[in-house]
Amino acid sequence: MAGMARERTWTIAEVAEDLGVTHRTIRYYEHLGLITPERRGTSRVFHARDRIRLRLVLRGRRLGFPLEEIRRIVDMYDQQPGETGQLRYLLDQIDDRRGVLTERLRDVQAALQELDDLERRCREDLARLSGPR
Amino acid sequence: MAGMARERTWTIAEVAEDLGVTHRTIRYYEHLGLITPERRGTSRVFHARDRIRLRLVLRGRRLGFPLEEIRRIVDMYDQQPGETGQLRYLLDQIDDRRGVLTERLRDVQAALQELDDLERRCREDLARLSGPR
DNA sequence: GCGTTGCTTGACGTTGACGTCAACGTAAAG
DNA sequence: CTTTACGTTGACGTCAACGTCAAGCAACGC
Repeated sequence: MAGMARERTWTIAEVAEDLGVTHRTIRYYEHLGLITPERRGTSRVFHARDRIRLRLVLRGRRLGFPLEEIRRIVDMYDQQPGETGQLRYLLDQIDDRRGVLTERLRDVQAALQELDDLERRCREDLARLSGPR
Repeated sequence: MAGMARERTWTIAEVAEDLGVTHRTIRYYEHLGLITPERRGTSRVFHARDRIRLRLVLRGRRLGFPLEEIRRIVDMYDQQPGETGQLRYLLDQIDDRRGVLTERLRDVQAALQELDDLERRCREDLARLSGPR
């Protein structure tokens, strides 16, 4: 049991392909400190951890958050336990984020609701047009 | 009953104040065709309709959609019934939008779930630190 | 050895979404 | 009539988030 099974790693091209982004995007994210892939010689070596962080980043991006803000958020996720003050601060941050996300949730729900209304009206119009032959 | 009650209107400054944006933003949105306020002489006159559209735009913006895409969406909302082909096309568009929004909904829910998990772990750590005096 | 393939680092270009002047019109207030 | 407040149109600036070269190293097949 001594010596763990060699963990699988990925090249930048594989990660880019997998997540549907370009290598330029990945390099830019590393530049901003969103990910910190291992270096083996001059090349980047991606671990599962990097892929997880990237997925978090891309989700944040889909929701329209700026990358700098996303960095602060993903950083929250892999902090060490720390001391009491740190933890209280983190709990405050969590509350802030939850506030914003809850607002976004309402935005999406409202938008979906309006789509439903529009579709209903749309179908009524269609029925009126094709119904009475 | 002949002669409707004069509908209330707004200046650009009032609208900007109300919606929490600058007049520059509003002018830019008009430039992109997101709104088409009435002109009285040289000045813009905003009606309730314009404010409603602006609110739709800002919601789309909060969700991170590009303004050009938002324009196509808000345009869906105030089309005249039209003929069958038009309506079918509109129904297609609605389905597309619903697909994207449903994905966003899942994104937000996943993010909120992870915040909850993080908070729980955080509170456990706090208890371990302050619990056994 | 030599070309191909894949990775690397700059460095400059681009696009979207505005910010920020400058220069001017206009209508009410003093 | 002049000031003040609010409006207007350009035009240029800026910042984020990449795109797009250019030029070079490094390993592998032949």
